[in-house]
Amino acid sequence: MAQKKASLKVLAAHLGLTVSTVSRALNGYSDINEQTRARVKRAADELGYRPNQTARRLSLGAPETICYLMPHDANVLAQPFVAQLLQGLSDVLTKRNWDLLIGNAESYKDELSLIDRLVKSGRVGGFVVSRPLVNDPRIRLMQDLKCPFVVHGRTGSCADYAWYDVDGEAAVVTAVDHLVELGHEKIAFIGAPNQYQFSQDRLCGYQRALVENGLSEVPGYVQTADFSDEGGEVAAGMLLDLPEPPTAIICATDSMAFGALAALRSQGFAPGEDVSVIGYDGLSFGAHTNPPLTTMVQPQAHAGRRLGDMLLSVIDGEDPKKHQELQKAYLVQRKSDGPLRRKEVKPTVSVREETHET
Amino acid sequence: MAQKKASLKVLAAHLGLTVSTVSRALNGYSDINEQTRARVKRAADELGYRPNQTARRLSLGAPETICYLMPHDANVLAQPFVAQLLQGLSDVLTKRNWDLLIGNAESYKDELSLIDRLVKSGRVGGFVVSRPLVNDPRIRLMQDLKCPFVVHGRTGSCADYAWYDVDGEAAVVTAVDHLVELGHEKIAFIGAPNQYQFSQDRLCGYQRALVENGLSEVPGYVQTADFSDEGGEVAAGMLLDLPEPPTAIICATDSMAFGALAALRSQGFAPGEDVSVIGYDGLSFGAHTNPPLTTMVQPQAHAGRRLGDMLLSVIDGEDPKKHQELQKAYLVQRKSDGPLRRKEVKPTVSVREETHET
DNA sequence: AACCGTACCGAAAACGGTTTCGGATCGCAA
DNA sequence: TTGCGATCCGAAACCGTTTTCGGTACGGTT
Repeated sequence: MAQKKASLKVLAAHLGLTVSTVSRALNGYSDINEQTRARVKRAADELGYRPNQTARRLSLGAPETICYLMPHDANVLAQPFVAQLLQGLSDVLTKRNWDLLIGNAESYKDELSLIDRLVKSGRVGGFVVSRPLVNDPRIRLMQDLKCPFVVHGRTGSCADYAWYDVDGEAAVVTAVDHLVELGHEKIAFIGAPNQYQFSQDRLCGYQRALVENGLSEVPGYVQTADFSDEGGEVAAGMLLDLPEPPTAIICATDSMAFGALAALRSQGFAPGEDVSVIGYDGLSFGAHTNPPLTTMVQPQAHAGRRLGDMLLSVIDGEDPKKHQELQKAYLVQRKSDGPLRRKEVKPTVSVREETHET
Repeated sequence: MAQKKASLKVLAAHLGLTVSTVSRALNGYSDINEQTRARVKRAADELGYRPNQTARRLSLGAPETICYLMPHDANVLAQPFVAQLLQGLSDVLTKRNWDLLIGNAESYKDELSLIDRLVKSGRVGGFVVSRPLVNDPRIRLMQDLKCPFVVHGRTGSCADYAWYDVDGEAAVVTAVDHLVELGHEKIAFIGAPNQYQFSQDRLCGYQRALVENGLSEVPGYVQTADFSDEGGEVAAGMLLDLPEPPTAIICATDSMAFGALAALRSQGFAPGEDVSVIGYDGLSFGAHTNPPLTTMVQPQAHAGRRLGDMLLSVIDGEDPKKHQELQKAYLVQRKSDGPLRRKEVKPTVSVREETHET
């Protein structure tokens, strides 16, 4: 049964027609008799014909492929969203018979040359880039290359490209307001590295919310760490060592919040009772921490699909500015937040030691 | 300076040479004068020439692309390993200038037709498939299509293809042995759906270890659930409702173990003290559960790289049977296991309620 | 002067499609 | 009978590479 690979040529020969006729028949041209079109389609089915995409794309001059640039800095805990995003992207792309490519580099420098190669070699017709820097060289490059792209997140000047983002500033404001309602005034913030735009956004939210609530910024209450659990742990440790430690901590990412919880427990504080912790990301895993993590969740279930749709639209020639979407995050209250404890008892250090993997 | 797209043709014209000469010069043919070769290379650099991969692949007759088939059944908690795998794969592929494609389908049926399309349309030269079923139709299909592939995991009859797997049976034996050393005899097992080969393997390990330790299988001690935290939670609930509940539980995946911990706590048991729980996967997240999860970790840091290397070898014509690799998992002890408590006190139900996201 | 081998490069086919253009065939009206 | 417009299909160019096969020019031998 293993017939030779079915090409237009063998199909044509098999039918006593020309390659061009067969091609037009399959592609729905109107100058083909419906009868012969049916005949062609039947034969194509029987021979299991699939047009060679490589040849097709060469002829069309379009790669029909988009590339997702994998974040190369993120720690493993933050990766679940990557798989979700890819699924969403894949969904909308396969409907159009487009391909989804994975772009992966070890550094921003490598990534730039990767983008350059992919575009100039005609392999890729568009990019999705996640978690941009404040001043992201990748975006400039893609603009220079005149290659369509869509950003998952935003940069400072995001006026003239397509993006999909969650309003991090508003989200953190929500978090601060929530803590203030619970009676907290000594609220600290553990931010992510400030090269990332999202770090800035979330930090801005913190600062604005303080002002709006009539609170003043306490020196040392803003820590910066890389977004891993370890980073969150050391940053929280710094906060607790302050002469006047905070009663509530907002973390720029859930993974950092995981570390903050660990730091609190290891110093004998009961997170959610002695000190409130609020994360940001809405990792479903947060339901299992000790205590379960209250967090700002981003509705990124269909982020991938939206990003895919937007990118395809831009590639189709639509104005990128028309495709900018800002989502709201919302608070999911679990157990790591609670009302301020008025009487401040310095807790005794627990004997129980927290373990930590290396 | 956005020059027209640099093709061999414009390069040739620019240099006063022929397309074929330029091509051979760049590809290191020996019948090209070293002087002109240098001249050509310099011009190529200056014009930013990148060979059109589509055209190249058409001419070569090789797609130079492999496809990773995304698991479509998995729950989100189990996805971190996907991103890792993709990075590893991407690493080895980009070194060869091959592309990594994402294949995603919503059902096994769709997946089969996806594979068929990808192969027959010449888009893909090989596949990586994760977490195979006991009798996996995808594997049969790829064999029929004579398309190279490598399996991340194994099936029952895995003799004649390439695979990379962790010895799940041995791993669970290790876990059981460990529990027995701690004094446990009433050891239960929460398995994953038995359509998956890895479920069978791990279950076999459980059964074998019981025999080896002179323990007999207690009715009801083997539960099956889908591999999500919810699944683990209900399964653990069943175990605790047994007339004689187990003192230790082994879960086929970490995410199920997360649920098991929740079930224990919600019924007032102290996991790790009253009842031991051991997971399987080594999710780094397990360090943050309540209590931190003891688990069998798979060394899958470089699984992606190995799979990529193996697949490329097979595509190069090597015997798939030569590429079968079995890794050992090892126990990482955190806090969810502990010695058997001799006196069995039925604990009082805690007032504290565990929340759970929907 | 004729011959030959080597070094270097050009011509052209091929990969498998898409698309433009022209040509044959037919029915029908003038 | 001629002319004309539809209708349907074939011929051929093209997309940008790779690769085989010749061909020219040149040097050195006889």
